Amino acid sequence: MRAQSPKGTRDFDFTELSRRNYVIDRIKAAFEIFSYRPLETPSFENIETLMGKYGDEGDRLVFKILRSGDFLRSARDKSNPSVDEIADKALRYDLTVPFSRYVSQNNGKLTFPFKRYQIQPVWRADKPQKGRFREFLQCDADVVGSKSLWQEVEMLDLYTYVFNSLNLPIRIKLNNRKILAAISEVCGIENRLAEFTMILDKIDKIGEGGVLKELKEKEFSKDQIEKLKPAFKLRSNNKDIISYLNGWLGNNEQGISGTEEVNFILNKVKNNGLIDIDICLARGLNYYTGSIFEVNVPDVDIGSVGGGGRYDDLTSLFGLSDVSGVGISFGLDRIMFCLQELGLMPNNLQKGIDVMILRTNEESSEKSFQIAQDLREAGVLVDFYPDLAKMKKQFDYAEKIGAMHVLIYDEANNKEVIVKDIKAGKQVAMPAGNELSYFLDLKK
RNA sequence: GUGGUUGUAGCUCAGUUGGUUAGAGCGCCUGAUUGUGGUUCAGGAGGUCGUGGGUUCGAGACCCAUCUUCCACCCCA
Repeated sequence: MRAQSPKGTRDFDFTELSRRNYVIDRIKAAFEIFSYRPLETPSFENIETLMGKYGDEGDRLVFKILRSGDFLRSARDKSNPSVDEIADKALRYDLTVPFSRYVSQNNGKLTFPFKRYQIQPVWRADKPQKGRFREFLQCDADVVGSKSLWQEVEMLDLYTYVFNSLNLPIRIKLNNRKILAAISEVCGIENRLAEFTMILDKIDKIGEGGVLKELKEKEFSKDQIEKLKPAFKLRSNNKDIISYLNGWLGNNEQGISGTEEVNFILNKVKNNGLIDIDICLARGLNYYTGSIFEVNVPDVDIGSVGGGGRYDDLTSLFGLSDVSGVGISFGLDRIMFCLQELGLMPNNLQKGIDVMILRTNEESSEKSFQIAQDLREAGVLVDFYPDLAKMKKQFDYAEKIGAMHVLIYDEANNKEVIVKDIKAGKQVAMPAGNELSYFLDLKK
């Protein structure tokens, strides 16, 4: 049998993990500073909890888990059973939907507004490619139970805080689903909102011409497309966009509301120089109802490193209505990719050990091991070479595992302890027993 | 899901139009030399050429299938 990890999954070795933890620690620290509390949910949910929440494409990408037992026996058509006949559970696709399931389920116990952060893997049955995996880590912060726009402001500040602490230069796109709804109303295509916004969202990739072409292909009428055209022009600075929207959408209720929200948020965030209003931003998840965000690293071509928005009605799908929420997500793998691409990943993240105890001869073994025990007792990071191997081999090993020092004790050599600094190549000798205070001094 | 791409020692790769025992560098192991490694020298191990079929007198090289890698589309973190 061939050793092979599943497609789109990865193993993380010591080096890789130290980098991941560096980033995770910073994200986590920011979440805590902004007063979010951790939550973990199961890696799989009942299939009906997830299906229908992410759009048709999303449903296809949900990893379904086979029912246990002889599930085919009760299938109507055994050669072509339906999904719900063979699968009743599914792997987590994101963290937002399980969270809203949790909120609905624990409604009585929670104090609102309820803030939580969650750092866990999610799974998508996608084809892997650059910056895309089938298992990857998401880091989410959400707050539910308040309609206050200050929450949006806080979320954007949180983005700024995290990426600032990682020294990663970003731009944040800001839009509002109400504006998109208003545009569709003004253009008379409100019944095709999702379809239209999805196409509009591609403008950065395929350009204005590409969007126009696709709109035609999808049989939007000439008149409708003509009315939509101002949307393409709104790629300028935030102030101009807002004033244009005010004129264009006129007295459309949603338009006014959406524009006001965007304006409010922009005026309150700590660093609005990072934020671009982008009325083409749509985001695929169809549960967003108000503000939507997306974070990109302009210098790296890898898609977005984060996204989020307000969802007014997600919990009502689980029987709890009138609980509005805002959430943002950080894509750890893509953030890592950007940091590495831009040379922003610190290269001294791996912690080695303080000392490796080398072996000289059988007579000295007991005392050598005792030295290891005593040092560990005092909190020194110690490794003890298990075999009486050649010095060369032991030294090589010590260097590879990142030991700062080696310690050699030889009963035959006046019961002396020799401590050698591996990098400097210098060594000091001392009477056995003095090594403890020597290392404690070093650690100060 | 659609289209393309990749797969040769632990790692990075060579292997001309199909033709004898498949190579290199690095790494690894052994020995020598450095008081106790990092240098140098000598030697050595290690490959079902992704897998399974097929074409051929003969295939790592050609064909088919399958898996894997990476990429584009779709969609997304």
